[in-house]
Amino acid sequence: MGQRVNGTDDGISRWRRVADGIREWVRDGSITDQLPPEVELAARFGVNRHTVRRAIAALTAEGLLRAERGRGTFLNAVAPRIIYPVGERARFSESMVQQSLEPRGRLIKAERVAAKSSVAALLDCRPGTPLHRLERLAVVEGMPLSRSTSYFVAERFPDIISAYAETGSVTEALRRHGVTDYRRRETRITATRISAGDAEYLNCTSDSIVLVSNAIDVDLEGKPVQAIRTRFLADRMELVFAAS
Amino acid sequence: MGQRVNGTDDGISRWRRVADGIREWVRDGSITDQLPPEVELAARFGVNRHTVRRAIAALTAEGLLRAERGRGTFLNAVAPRIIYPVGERARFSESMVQQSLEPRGRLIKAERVAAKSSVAALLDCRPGTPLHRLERLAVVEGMPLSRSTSYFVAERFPDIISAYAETGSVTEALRRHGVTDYRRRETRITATRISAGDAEYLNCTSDSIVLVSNAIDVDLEGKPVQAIRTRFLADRMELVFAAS
DNA sequence: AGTAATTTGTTCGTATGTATA
DNA sequence: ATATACATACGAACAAATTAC
Repeated sequence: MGQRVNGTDDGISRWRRVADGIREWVRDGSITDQLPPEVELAARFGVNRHTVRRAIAALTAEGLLRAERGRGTFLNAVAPRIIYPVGERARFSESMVQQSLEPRGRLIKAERVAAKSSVAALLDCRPGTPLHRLERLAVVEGMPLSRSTSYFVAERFPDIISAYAETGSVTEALRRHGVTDYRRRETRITATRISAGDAEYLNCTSDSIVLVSNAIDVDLEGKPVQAIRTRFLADRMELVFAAS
Repeated sequence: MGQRVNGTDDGISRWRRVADGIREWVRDGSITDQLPPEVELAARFGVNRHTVRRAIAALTAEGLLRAERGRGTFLNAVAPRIIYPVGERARFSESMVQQSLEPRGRLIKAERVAAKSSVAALLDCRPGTPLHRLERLAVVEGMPLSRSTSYFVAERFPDIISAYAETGSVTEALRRHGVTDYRRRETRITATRISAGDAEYLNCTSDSIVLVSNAIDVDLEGKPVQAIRTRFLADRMELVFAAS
């Protein structure tokens, strides 16, 4: 048998009213940590459990809630964002240390690949040039923060993989290949929903947002040494570009 | 009566398989514009219509699909991103014109407000200082691209509202107040889900992502003239920071 | 250690509302 | 006005993960 879509029919769907009700609870502090179970919410709002779930889905998409099967639905704590100053000298690890944070880099994968035209243009080499591709994960304070893919010309940096694996630092690995210093030539920023692969490594739900940074680092002569594409978890990161 | 969750029970839910199937159609070009109706999809995948809807909801959250009531479900066309070079001289309108794009600014609201401590710190003034707050909408090629909120010290820029309303340009409005030139001191970038208010003006669904830019513009003496918070639609915009 | 209870996740069924063609 | 197509809503059952006893 059917039923009215709205109780008081003001043109607003029931799941939206439930969502607004929950949002209100969060605002006024009635809920600080965990939501009541779905069945209880359904009873309290006088709607079906599916209607509650629709509301929770919307609030989850907003980033307000997080559901865990078998445990319950919780408020998403908002931690202050980590700041990454991206100037001419972009040094991720150094920046973290300056904020008294403990960074750790982890090498996920290293491969030898042929340069696609898009990457070749960035590294100022011909398409098909052998490159080293490094997949890295940055962990700060024990929490995954970003995943990055970087490319180096294999001929110029033959041992970049082992050098990075040993030192855990791109700066140090480059130094071993005679690059005493390098600087950021260009950083291009976009944002998008996280990919399935990144979500796995960054240990987050698939509705997370990432800040995508496509950058070129060059040596002192201005020759490209590294093309790097980094996906930062957007709710944990703030990129700062300041005039020098 | 109950039913198996999985046909071949490989631990993957049916709606995920439906979603993967649709994604596959998009990849191989079987679908270029519009999806078959939900009931037909349900029949084709051998699942309930709700299961199809769950899959479509996931693909919508990914930004791949867009459903329109009464019409159908469509592929979201991916337009190339508009590039905005944010250097020391960040001039939005000029950048658009250089890309042969036609920018239009629209003043949504202008108010006199008292400086909150966060804004006061940016503008280098005391909390409570009277400010002009301008809410603007940037439209490029007829499509809303960004919404921004900017603050000016009212005493120094008494006629900024009318000046902007007349000229449609912040640069020109500042010039009328004796600021012949200004430069970007700092730009802080984050990304988040769009707010309900912004979604309305930017004419997009509430699951859109925005690139948030918090910036300070200063005059030639280095004194702050404008604090500006801009929300760019992330799938239409790429911010470029290049070394000078 | 093991079982039961709790809680979220998935799936189907059915009916009706609302916008578009 | 009718048909089509997506949106909302309730009901029932089972699955899967976690927690409590």
